[in-house]
Amino acid sequence: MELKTVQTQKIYKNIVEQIVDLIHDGSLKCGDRLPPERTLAELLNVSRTSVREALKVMEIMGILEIKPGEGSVVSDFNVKPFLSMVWPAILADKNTEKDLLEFRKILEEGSIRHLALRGESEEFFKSLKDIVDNMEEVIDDAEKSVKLDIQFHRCLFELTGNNVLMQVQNFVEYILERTVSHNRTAALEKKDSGEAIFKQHKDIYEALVVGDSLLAVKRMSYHLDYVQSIS
Amino acid sequence: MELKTVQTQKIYKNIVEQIVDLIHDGSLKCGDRLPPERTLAELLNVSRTSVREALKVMEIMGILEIKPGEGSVVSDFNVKPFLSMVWPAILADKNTEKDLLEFRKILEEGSIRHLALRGESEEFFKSLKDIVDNMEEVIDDAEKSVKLDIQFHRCLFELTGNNVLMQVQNFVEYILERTVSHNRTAALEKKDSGEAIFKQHKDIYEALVVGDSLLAVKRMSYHLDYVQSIS
DNA sequence: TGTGAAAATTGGTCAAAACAATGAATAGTT
DNA sequence: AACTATTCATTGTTTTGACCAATTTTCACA
Repeated sequence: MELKTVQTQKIYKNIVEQIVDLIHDGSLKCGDRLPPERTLAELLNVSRTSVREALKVMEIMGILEIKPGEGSVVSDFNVKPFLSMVWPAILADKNTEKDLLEFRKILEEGSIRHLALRGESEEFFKSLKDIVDNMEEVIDDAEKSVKLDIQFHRCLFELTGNNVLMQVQNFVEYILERTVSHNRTAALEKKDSGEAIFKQHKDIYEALVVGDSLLAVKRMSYHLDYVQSIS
Repeated sequence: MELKTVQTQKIYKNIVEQIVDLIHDGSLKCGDRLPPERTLAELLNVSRTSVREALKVMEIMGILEIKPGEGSVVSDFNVKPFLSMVWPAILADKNTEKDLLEFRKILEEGSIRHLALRGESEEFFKSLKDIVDNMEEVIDDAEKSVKLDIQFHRCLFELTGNNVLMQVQNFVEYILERTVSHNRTAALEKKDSGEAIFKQHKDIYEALVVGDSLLAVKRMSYHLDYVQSIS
């Protein structure tokens, strides 16, 4: 005898599913306003409480923004609301910081490896080249350098065109910003690190442009280790 | 004049923070049961509604399990509850499947690269060797082979000892299971793929044991492409 | 026409009650 | 005594209705 367990779906989950489906098939687009809670409750023939639970969950999921007095608006999927509540919980031990740094390294190395392997044209990497060129100009301005540094890495992920990768990257950077106990700007100001870091980015870019994946990964790995060592 | 906006903290967020803090500092351990909603409401001097909102949010966050008639139990941090609701939303297009597969590839390649670079002893990889040995024995049993295949890759992530990596890996596998439109067992049954896949795992293991990171990554990459091609 | 007060709209919180699922205590049967 | 079915207490789920707070809209008045 083989029977599946009958699971009574909770109401709020049902509501979430319905609304997510509407977003999925395009009936609800980003920026659209949902009907007021009271109306939704009537339409769905459930209590306002259940509707509110569903909306709250979707808010945490990062696909809805709820504003008192205004209403609920569909927003771009964004993991930040979720993370902002969850990160104290997942960062219970100091060990996680080490893991996160290694994880980021894997992401960055993997991204650049896959990018290099694609053998794209020099034109394709123009946005990256612009950033590197700008870096050279502001080489002594720690603050601007840090901004370009961040841009460089973000640009890499964007060039992969992989949305999952970008979401996870955002996720990691978001947490690292709030946990890693160091100041990037301060690190860039001391020694001649500004010069060194500029050269590292330039090297990475050049290996990438010629499609040398091994070299690109090696240089990215070196760069990340260097940044970490001076922070 | 510099003033911060006075933001009236929503009650449920306050509750979540308090409980997360209790988990964080060890007052609440995994497996502990929270007081009933009615008691919590009384202790916090708020309504049950607010308490329920907080608990619901923590359930979605994956740090609490709520069971009717039983109570709320603190659980290990787990992204599945969140994902199970979010994945239809973030998997809006077919493109995401491609992205996920590439993302997994980056994770697997990165893990094995970092593992190989550590230069661990052969003893360290014993659990992996056992799996490979078992694979050889059941080479014609597609179902068992698939199970060992999964074990092999999971074992790799465990050997890294990186919890973040493992969480994300679980995350990816969880979604892929529910989306990628193919049957792994069926794929293993046709042709002589069983033999081929066994050899690929063996090759990966051997490159790993001798600490040849480049070769290990190359073989892993090849293996993942192969599996995908026959699926 | 412009301004400010009042009203309507909408989300946030509270309270009380009935419902449903679970587990423990209890009574009944063998 | 051991097993089974019932009953009851506990606890999460849902509903209803009310009131508060923030925001927007309406509209009367200057």
